[in-house]
Amino acid sequence: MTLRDVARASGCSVATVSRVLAGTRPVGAETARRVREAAERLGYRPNHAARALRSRATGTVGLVLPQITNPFYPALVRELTHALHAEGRAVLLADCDDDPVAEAEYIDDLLSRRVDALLVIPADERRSRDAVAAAAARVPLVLMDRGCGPGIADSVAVDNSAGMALVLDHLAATGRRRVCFLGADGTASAAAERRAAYAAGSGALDAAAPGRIALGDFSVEWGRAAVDLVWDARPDALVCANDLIAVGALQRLQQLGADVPGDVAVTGFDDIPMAALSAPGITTVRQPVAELAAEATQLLNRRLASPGSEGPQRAIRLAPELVVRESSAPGAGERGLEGASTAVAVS
Amino acid sequence: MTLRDVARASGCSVATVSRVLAGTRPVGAETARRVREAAERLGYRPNHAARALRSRATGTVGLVLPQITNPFYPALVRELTHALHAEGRAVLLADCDDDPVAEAEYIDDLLSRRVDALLVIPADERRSRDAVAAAAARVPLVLMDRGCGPGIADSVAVDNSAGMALVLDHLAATGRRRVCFLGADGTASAAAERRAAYAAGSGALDAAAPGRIALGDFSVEWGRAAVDLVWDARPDALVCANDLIAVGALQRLQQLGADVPGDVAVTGFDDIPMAALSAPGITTVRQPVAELAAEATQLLNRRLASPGSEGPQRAIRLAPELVVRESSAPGAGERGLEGASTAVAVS
DNA sequence: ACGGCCGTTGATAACGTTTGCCGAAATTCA
DNA sequence: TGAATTTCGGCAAACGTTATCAACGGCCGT
Repeated sequence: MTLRDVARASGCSVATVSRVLAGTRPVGAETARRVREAAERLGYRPNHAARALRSRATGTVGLVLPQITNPFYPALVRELTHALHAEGRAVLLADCDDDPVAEAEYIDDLLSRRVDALLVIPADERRSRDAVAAAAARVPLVLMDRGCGPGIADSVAVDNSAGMALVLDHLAATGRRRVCFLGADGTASAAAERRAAYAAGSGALDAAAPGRIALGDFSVEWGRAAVDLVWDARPDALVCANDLIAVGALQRLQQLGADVPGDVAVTGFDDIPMAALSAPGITTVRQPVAELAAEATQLLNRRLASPGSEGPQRAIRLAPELVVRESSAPGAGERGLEGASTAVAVS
Repeated sequence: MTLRDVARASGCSVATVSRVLAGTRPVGAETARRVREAAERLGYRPNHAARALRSRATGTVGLVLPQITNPFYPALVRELTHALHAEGRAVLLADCDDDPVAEAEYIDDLLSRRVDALLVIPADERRSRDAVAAAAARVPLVLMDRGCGPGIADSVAVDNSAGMALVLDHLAATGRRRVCFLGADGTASAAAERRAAYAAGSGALDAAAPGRIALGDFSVEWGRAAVDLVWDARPDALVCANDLIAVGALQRLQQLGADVPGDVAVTGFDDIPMAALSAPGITTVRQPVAELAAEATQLLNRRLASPGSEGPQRAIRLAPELVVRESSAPGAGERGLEGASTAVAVS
């Protein structure tokens, strides 16, 4: 089951067998045939551990994520693993449970397992920085989805500003005028960028819109709570910073008896599976998951190709796509001008 | 950065350094201290590749699943990775996209990467069997969630019969009498067992209930379609074989204008995140995910401890828990005895 | 006081590959 | 035809560990 056995069986040396199997150097046609035949017959399987030891490359990539149970990530993980497997690499998975300390430990463990490269979705913009920077100095590393401070490593993410602009344009085009933003605070890039893009773009609808915001976190619970905070402003559209917030908002609105989209439109971000399955379906911004994965692996390959970490860092932003569903369908006929929609007391 | 360096720095031999760092054999207190100090000072990180080559164990477990985007699996993956990492193992992830052929390839790749063991959720009851059986002959292997024919390997899964019994008892206790089953066909264990358990248990509510079933697959789309197939029977409860079917059924019922739970109760299975977030929340059977993961790793450890594959195969079934939500709340007052609930035409 | 035993350490041979180097044969060119 | 060049294959040295074996103390028992 080792190279020696194949060599013996095919009547040549281990070196030759290695060469024909790895295709690293040309070898005689007849010899190659004999070797391949013998390898096949003996069911030879190369030993990755030995190969890794000798050639100092494991063919393995570490994937570190904050929370696999965050409904946006499974699709991303799927695309990443497929893209990497297609190149013959295997994926070591680490879920750090939103804890930067655990994240640092996992990164350390992956490095000592000699991964060729790392894909990291940092758990925290600030507190992940040191560990990520240290890791980036040792192996090629690509940040995904969230940032981690400037100049740390290559990164791939959706263009949050463009996505938010798509939402605001859509709402403007369908006659919404009193817009509120249900977002997330903190320095995480997705939160900050979407927040900023709303602030920048919503003024076009209504000069007061940039001020009508409520900030919490990226959760359903916050979505529910946030509705109550902005309901006094009698909005005709709630722009949510992600789909979970939108789901929560929708639930609270239904509790309040508000008609969606008749009285108020709701939009999300990410296009998690639940956005399509909620009733009504949630208008949202779809991240180009497959393309994000492809860009990330391509970035890794570029770094892996050139031994030293040559070339400037790249920050790739991919344009998202607006997915219009029922939650933002234009209201039938006149849209409420000034609180014409049914006022409902907060319970 | 290698054992040699640490040996030189601490003034002893590589053998001694290896021993103190691996703790494999007792070593003098003073020497141990010096070695540890030197290792710390030099920032020594053991080379897993070399270790794997020499000791023929990689400290790595392969996790093969059919579809990471299936909303039930992220939570399971999370618990499994945490349990394994806690034991110092790393997890190689493979998503085979519900394709038994790809599954076989991934298993092969993981084996040639010398994983110490495999955790497999088989993609197909029949077509996964050969690859899984072959793998089980080479390394310890635990099947999870779904079966793969008898006598293949150790397995861990929820007790589907017990779960279905919980649902039926609950519906009986809350006065439901005309029950229908929206299930999945095929030989997959979850589908078959839940089907069988419904058939066995529903007779207690109504002699005709075991006959009122509609079989499709485990999808939201099927849930929507299935409602129309059973609606003529004027059910007061729809028992769904998993939560996705329940979500679909709920959507269709709302389209039809049926009141849930007033006219008809809906129950699911698995307790995926969406079950809690749907409106109304779906009564469902929660799988003990953390315990499933713990049992699986324990099974692996048992096999890894004894070199040969000693001991009989174990098939562990864990009892699930009923989670009652709004979708099955008892109706206010009298429950319809004989189609007294509002009849709604199928659109 | 001497032989044997235990506890501790060092040399050294693997583990299965890849790869640099070298020789032999085959081929080309003058 | 002789020399230069290529092609092909083998030898052997790594890669960084762990495991085996022997050696060297010191300690105890008689």
